Amino acid sequence: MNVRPFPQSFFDRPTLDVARELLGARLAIRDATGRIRRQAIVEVEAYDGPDDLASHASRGPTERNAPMFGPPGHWYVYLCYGMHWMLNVVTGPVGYPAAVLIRGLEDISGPARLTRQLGIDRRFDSLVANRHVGLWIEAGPAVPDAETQRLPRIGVDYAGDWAARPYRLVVSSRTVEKMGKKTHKA
DNA sequence: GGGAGGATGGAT
DNA sequence: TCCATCCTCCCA
Repeated sequence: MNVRPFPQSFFDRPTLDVARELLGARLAIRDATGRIRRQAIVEVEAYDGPDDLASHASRGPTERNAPMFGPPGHWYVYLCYGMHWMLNVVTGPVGYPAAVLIRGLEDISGPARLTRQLGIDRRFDSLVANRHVGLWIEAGPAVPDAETQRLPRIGVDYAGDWAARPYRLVVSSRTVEKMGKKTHKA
């Protein structure tokens, strides 16, 4: 296969730009037997900078959110509600806290379900997204704007004006269905 | 050392 | 609508 993982430079750009291009890209994970599983990303959320009140980074750096302040193209994985692992990829330059939360794959809806199904947890936190660590992102067929929607983020009602910003990007359900068909036929 | 709240999901 | 379940952060 001629598809290579996105390089770190791909993630060293404005968070919303990266988020948009992650729609249709492939999340790839290699299990213990060496088998690689690839699935299209269909839902993401952008968390952008120190002023974003919905972001963990809005109250400054802590031990937990340190990866958000680090280099782009690294994973930020944290536990939510004491039981759910959330998978984010860091964007933008060192010192600028931003990341994209991966919320859904073509046949797994929900950020907690996808990490559970793929066995993603704290082990990946702060690691770079590449083949060496066994979890990375590859390019996929581009998704046209007409097949996407921009919506408010989930569960951030406390974030004031930031709660309403359309930082949640999704592939329309019709297009996701088509992706599923392709996968099952293949 | 304690307590409040949280980037959820599944059952009721 | 409720609740499982626990980490993180802030305050004392």
